[in-house]
Amino acid sequence: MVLCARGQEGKREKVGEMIDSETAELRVLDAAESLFYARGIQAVGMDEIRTASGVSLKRLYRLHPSKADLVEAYLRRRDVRWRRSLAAYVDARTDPQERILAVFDWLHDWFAEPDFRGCAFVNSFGELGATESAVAEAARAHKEEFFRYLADLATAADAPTPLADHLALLAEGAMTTAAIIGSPEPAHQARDAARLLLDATANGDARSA
Amino acid sequence: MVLCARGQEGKREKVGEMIDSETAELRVLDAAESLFYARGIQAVGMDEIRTASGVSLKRLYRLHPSKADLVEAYLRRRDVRWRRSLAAYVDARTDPQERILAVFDWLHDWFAEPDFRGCAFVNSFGELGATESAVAEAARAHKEEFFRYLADLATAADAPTPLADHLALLAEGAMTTAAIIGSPEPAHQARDAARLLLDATANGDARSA
DNA sequence: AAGATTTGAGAACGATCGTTCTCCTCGGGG
DNA sequence: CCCCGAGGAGAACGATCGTTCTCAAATCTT
Repeated sequence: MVLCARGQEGKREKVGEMIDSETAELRVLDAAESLFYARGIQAVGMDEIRTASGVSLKRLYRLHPSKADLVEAYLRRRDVRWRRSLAAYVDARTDPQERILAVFDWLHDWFAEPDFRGCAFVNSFGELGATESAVAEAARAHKEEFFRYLADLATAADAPTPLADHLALLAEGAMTTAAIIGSPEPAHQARDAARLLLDATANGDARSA
Repeated sequence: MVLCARGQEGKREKVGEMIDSETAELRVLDAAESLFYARGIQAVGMDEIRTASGVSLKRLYRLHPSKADLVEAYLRRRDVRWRRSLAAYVDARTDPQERILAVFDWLHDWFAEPDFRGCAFVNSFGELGATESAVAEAARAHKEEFFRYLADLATAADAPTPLADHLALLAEGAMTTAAIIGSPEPAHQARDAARLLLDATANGDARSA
C-alpha cells in the first residue's frame, strides 16, 4: 500500500523539520479525514489538504497520485477505524443482549461529538456515488461489514436472523436522522426500538392479527 | 414565489416554438430534479440544465437568479411531491395499522424504480449541508414533515408516542440502505420490523428484564 | 411600418481546482 | 569546495463552472 519503497535503512532522515514518509502519510490522512468529513469531498481542494497537513504538494501527489486515490484512502481508513472503535466499545460488555444494545450507546456517544455530521459513507455516497464507482463500492463494503458485525452480535444472542436486519435499519436510520436534525436523541430511540424487538422475539412471537 | 409578475393577461404569448414562463419553469424544474437527483448537485452545471430544459441561460437566470436558488426550488418541489405521492398511496387504505404498513410498501415501490438513488435530502445534506445552510434547513424541514406524518398515522392507530420515532428510524434506515446496497429489500425488512413493533405494543408491553 | 425592447444562442469573464512545472535551497560525495 | 540530486514552496497550466455580456433576430407598440 505504501508507495515509496519504505526505506533501505535511513536513507533520508535529515534533521529537525524534515519529516519521514510515514508521518507525512499520517498527517495527510488526518487532514483529509477532518476536512472531507467536515465539509464534503468536493468542497475541499488538494491545496487545503496540503496546508492542513503541512506536506508539500509534490509529496502529497507522490503519496496519492490523484484526489480520487486520496479519497479512497480516506474511506478505507475511516472504515477500519470506525469499526474498530465500535468493536472496542462493544467488547467491554459480555452479556449478548447487552452487547447489542451497546451498539446504540456507542452511536449516541458518536452523535454527541461536536463535529458529528452523519455517516461519512452515506455522505460520500450521496455526493459521489453516482459519479465515482469506487466511492459507491466503498460505501457498500462498509455497510456490509457493519451489517455482518450486527449479524454476529445477533446470532451470539440467539436472536432470529431477521432481527439483525432490523437492528441495521435502526442504526442506519439513527445515523442520518441524528445528522440532519442535529441531535443525538435518535440513538436512544433506536436503542428503545431494539430493546422492544429483542424482547418481542425472546418472549415467543405472539403475532396475532 | 414566481419572479416575473405572471401575466397582465397574455402579454407575451408568441407563436409556435416560443414557450411561456410557466412551462419554462416546469421544464427547468424537471431538468433540475432529474439531473441533481441522478448525479448530485455539484456534478451538474447550469449549462447542462439549460441543455436539458431547452431554456436559454438568460431565462434560466431570470427564473432562478443563482444556482443556489434553483437548488432550493428543486428541494422545495421535491419535498411536496414526495410527500404528496406517499399520502396518496397511504390514503388508499383505511385500517389504521394498514396505513402505517402501507408506508413501507410505498417505499418498496420507490426503491424498485430503476433510477432510485436514495433520499434526495439525505444526499443533498451530505453534499452541501455543511456549506449551504439552506440545504441543511431544507433537509431538516423535510424530515420533520415526514416524521410528523408518521406520528399522525401512529396516533390514528392508537400507538404509543415512541412508536412513531421507531417507525421513522426504520423508514430512514431503509432508504439509505436500499440506496447503498442497490436493492429494494430493506423496505420489506423495515415493514417486518414495523409489524413486530406494532404487535409488541398492541399485545400489552411485556417488558421483562 | 419603424423604432424600442426583449429574447435566444453562445461567447466571454473571473474564479476555482486538480495537477504539473519551475526555481531555489540544502545536504552529500568527489 | 563544488557539482548533484532531492525536496519544498508556490507559480503556472488547463479545464470546468457560475454568471454576465454581446449581438443579431424577432416581437410589441404606436
